[in-house]
This record gives sequence, structure tokens and C-alpha cells, in this order.
Amino acid sequence: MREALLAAGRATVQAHGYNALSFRNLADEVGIKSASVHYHFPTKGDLAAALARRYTEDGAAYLQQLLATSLDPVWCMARYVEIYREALVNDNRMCLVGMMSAELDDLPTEVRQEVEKFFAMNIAWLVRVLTLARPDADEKALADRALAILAAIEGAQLIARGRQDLAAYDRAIAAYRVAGLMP
Amino acid sequence: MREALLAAGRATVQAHGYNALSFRNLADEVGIKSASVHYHFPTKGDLAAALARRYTEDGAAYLQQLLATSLDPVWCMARYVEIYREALVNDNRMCLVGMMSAELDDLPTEVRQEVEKFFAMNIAWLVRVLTLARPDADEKALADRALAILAAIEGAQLIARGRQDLAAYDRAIAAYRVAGLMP
DNA sequence: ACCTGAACACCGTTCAAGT
DNA sequence: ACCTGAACACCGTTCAAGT
Repeated sequence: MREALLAAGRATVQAHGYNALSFRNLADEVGIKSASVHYHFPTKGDLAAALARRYTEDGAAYLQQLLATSLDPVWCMARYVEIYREALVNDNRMCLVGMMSAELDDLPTEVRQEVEKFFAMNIAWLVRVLTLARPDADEKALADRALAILAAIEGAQLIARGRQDLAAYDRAIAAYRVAGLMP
Repeated sequence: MREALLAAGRATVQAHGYNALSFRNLADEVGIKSASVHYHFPTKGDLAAALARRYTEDGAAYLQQLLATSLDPVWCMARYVEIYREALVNDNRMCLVGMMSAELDDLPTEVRQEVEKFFAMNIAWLVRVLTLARPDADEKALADRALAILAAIEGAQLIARGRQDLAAYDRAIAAYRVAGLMP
């Protein structure tokens, strides 16, 4: 039941955001009453924090697997931008944490901490990939570049979603490559 | 009164989003009853569409003024990134339309149209600025580059907001320049 | 022209009660 | 251990009524 709630909750947040996440709708989706959802997740903040934590865990596992498959930075980056593209393909959804970033002011502190952890995990992975491309590069410069790449990809996803135009995502990513922002 | 509602509504959406926009809170802020807000804006969608339209109008007027002041692309881009930076400085707020893009699935069609218009207006202005830097460049390449710059800036704002870290915005923008993404 | 109170079906949260 | 119904103060929307 807990897993069913997490699955339904993730889909809802990626499509409609934290504020649109409803205990009543969620309960209907999994076939229990809204008061019962509070048994598994006492507050909406607990649920959202669990969603973000699981999202980061799943993402970290997948990214680790990528680097275990190949140490080619171009290939790894291509797989990385595909992750964010898939969310758009999948019913114009957004990165769960990107969505929560927009709604940050409405999030309890425990959820904000998970938002921070997701970004830190992604940046650490991007630094590893960038290091493969430029092993001699300055550590701080790579960290800034990793942050910029993450921000640029999240932004491309946000704009493509706002315009309901998947091609806009592809064009933005292509322009990033042309400019030399990412491998 | 209409203007007071638009001002209060803009601040709320930039801080909390469309879903958190409440007729009752808005009414309290301007000193009327919630039912009276519906006299000025029949539905929440009408209010949101008016907010986005006004936001685009104000932005267009400011950007036009920039180009009337100087035709230096580096100076114009520096002023442009400052706009998005100011939103963060101002209580960690976000671009009103970037916020709405995240919440797109919850927006009525009339609001989505205004979201589209805002992006089109920004891209058109960026193409003009890029043309000043590279007058001989391919039209389509400039349009893609303009889209990429807009997306990258929106993303930098989103990530900086999510991390509650203004310096992250500055680092991302600096990295965009180092990579050669923007003038 | 502009505002109001009351009603409606929603929301998260709490709690005593069920199995 | 897990679920429920009922209550509370919220939400957008509608409408008849006021000035």
C-alpha cells in the first residue's frame, strides 16, 4: 500500500505539483479512504519528503549504472539528457524536484532538504562525467560547469513543458552542445 | 481595486504559484470580500491570464527601453540576466511565467496562451540582441540560440530558488558565458 | 458599478472508533 | 497493524441581495 501511494504520488507531483497533490484523490486511486493515507504518511510534508527521497535514490541508482556501463562522457551525457526528455514524452511531465523547486515556498523544511540532496547528487555525478572529459581541469570550474549543465537542462525541460513543445527541448539541448556548454 | 488585485496576485504567484493563489487571501490583502474579487475576475483563470498578460506587457516595455538605450549586445544581456536575478533577490521569487510553466497542467487554456506569448516575446527580443552580435548569422541558428539562452536562464533561476542560493544563479550564468552560450 | 453573505463541493488534518 | 466516519477550518464558484 505504501508503495502504491508513492507511485501514485510521484505521477501526480510530476504532472501537477506538490500543491495539487490531494490525499482524497490519492486515496481514491489506491482504493482506501483519505484518513488512511495519514497512517502511512502523517502529513503531506512527510509524503512529499518520501517522494523526493525515493526519486533521488532511483535516480542515483540509474546514474551509477550508466557509469558502470561506459566511461565515455559523451555517451553518459546523452543518456542524462534523455532522462529529462522522457519525462516530457511521458505526458509532458517534469522532474519531480524541478517541480518542487518552483513550489519551494510551500514546502516544509524536510522536503526542502530532499530537494537539496537531489541537486547535490546530480551535480556530483556530472562532475564525475566532466572529469572524464577533462581530467586536468580545475575542480571549482568543473563544479560550476556541472551546476550550469543541470540548470540548463532543467530550464529546457521547464520551457518545453510551458510551450507543450518537445522539439523545443531538443533544440535547446542541441544549442547547448553547439555552444560547447556540455560534452 | 483591479490594479491592487493584480499587484497582490503577481506577488503571490511569483512566490507561491498559481495553485496557491487564493481568492480569500487576495480579498483580505486588498480589503474586500472574496466574492467581490469575482466581480473583477470572474474565474481564477481570468485572473491568472490577466496577471500573465500584464507581466508580458511590463516586460516587453522594459526590454524595448533597454534596446532604445544601447545597442551593445553584451550590455543588453547583462541587463537581461539582472531581471531574473532581481526576482531571486526579491524574497527568492521566480519568473511568473516560469512558475506557471511548472503548473501548466493546472492552467486553463487562456492562461496557457499567455505563457506562450511571454516566451515568444522574450525569444524575439533575444534574437534581436544576438543579431547585433552576429549580424551575418543564420536566422534559424539564432532562434535556437535565443531559446537556449532563455531556457538556461529560467533553469538557473529555478535551481537557485530550489537551493535558496543566489550565488548558484551567478555561478550558472558565469559558466554560461565562459562556455560561450551567451554574449 | 461594486460589494456582500450564504451555500456548495472541495482541501489537509485530527481523533475516536472499528477490525 | 491498518482502516474508517465525522468533524474542523480551508478552497473556488455561484447567486440572490444590497448600495
